[in-house]
Amino acid sequence: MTASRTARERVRAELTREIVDIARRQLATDGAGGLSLRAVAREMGMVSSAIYRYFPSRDDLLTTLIIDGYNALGEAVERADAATPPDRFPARWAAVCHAVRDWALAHPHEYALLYGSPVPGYQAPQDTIGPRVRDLVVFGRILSDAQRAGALTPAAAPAEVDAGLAAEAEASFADLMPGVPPDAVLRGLAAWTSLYGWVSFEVFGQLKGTFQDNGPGFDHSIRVLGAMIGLTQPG
Amino acid sequence: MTASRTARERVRAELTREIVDIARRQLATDGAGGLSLRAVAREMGMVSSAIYRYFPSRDDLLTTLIIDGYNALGEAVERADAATPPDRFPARWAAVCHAVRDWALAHPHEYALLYGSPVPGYQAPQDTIGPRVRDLVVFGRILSDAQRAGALTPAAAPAEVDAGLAAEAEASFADLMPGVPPDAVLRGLAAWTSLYGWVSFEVFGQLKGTFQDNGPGFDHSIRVLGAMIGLTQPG
DNA sequence: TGTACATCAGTGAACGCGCGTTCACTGATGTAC
DNA sequence: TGTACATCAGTGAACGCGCGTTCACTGATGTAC
Repeated sequence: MTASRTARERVRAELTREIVDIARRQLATDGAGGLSLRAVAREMGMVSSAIYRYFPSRDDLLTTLIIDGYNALGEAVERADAATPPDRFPARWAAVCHAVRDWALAHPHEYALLYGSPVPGYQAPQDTIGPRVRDLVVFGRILSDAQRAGALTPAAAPAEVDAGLAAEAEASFADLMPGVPPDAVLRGLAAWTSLYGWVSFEVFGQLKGTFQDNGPGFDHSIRVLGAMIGLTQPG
Repeated sequence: MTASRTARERVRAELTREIVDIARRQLATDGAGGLSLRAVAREMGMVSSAIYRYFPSRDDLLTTLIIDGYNALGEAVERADAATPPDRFPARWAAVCHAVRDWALAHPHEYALLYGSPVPGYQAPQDTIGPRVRDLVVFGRILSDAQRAGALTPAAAPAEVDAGLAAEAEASFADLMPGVPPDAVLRGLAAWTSLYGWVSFEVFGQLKGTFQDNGPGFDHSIRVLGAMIGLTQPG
């Protein structure tokens, strides 16, 4: 019977999700290195070996957490961009930045798992690559769209780009932001690292004691960076 | 006898240093969370409890590693700045950036300890604050010097700064970069986070598969950022 | 210079705890005829 | 609809390992008179 087969499968799916949820909550208290299958099993009310019916090893559970994390962040970024009028390029950039920051502040331990110190002894498998770049794909689309609309014009004189570097930048980002000139690609990359640098500083406590509220400083920072990239409002 | 007293003290100092060295090497294989007093003792050829003659707890050893790390990075940055003619502001900024990146790439696990995910359960004591900002102090001095020399002029029109934010920025950074206007302070902060964002991406593997050699992209990035801050070459 | 005492480094055993993973097993759920 | 068989989830014990920290102790080094 298909119905009963799905019944068992549904329970399985539910328990799998529950395991992942508990593991995610464990990140908060013990960090990625301290993620423990035994502790998860304890909280599930199961014997520790039972977890192995769902995940073949600790690292597989970690991989699931990482993929879920990238997907959650990626979705947040995609939603933020989709909610902004497509021809308002500086606003789209700002929306993406805020989505990243908001998600990171709401999920600091997952953020640490994705963008903090690598977990010792853990090697991320291939499956993480797709989800990993969802946010960057959105950013690339913004630059591409702006370029097509003639709204990507750096205010400052473009720095001359070394020929080899330009070729490499073009090749690496051709699919991510087609049509965007190398100088803009590299400016974009600088802005992108600034975004994650800020968020990491904030989440990891490096900014403590600087501002009472980091929000306005962040806002100003991304406005300046948007101008540096050359994103302008057409019309 | 003073001579013999210092003999015993010298041995003590030597062993203390050896413990720290071994602990630092352990960071590379097991990360900050996996730092183990027992493993250190084993490598020292000591019984595990003997370590407690030198460090009252695991966290104290960790604190020493952190302070040493900040000092090593800070010294590298200070040396790099000191080796550059004081009136060549863009070059000083570039020197600082390269010092940070070079140090981080040479000591990735210490860098992770300082700028990666916080160690779960560990709370950094007050003593870390001084060493923690040595690099930022150098950066602040560059901006201050440039401002005084009239070489801090953003190419792009300065973004208007919200009054409250300007006041907070001025207050927070008055001692770090005296005389620097709020807009420049905030631009500087954006560039600073970009620097650490880039280095973190590189050290933590986020940039893997982008460039064959990250160096030229980094160079270009910091040149663009230097222009964004407004650092110019006087004369 | 010699002796009595205090300081200090290092030992070894113990406490109480944690972990990932394997394996033979029971009993329930689902499938095919 | 009923029965025989296969699949699967969860058990409980075990292997072999790790950790931080405490404590009473021995023996060497340093100090004061």
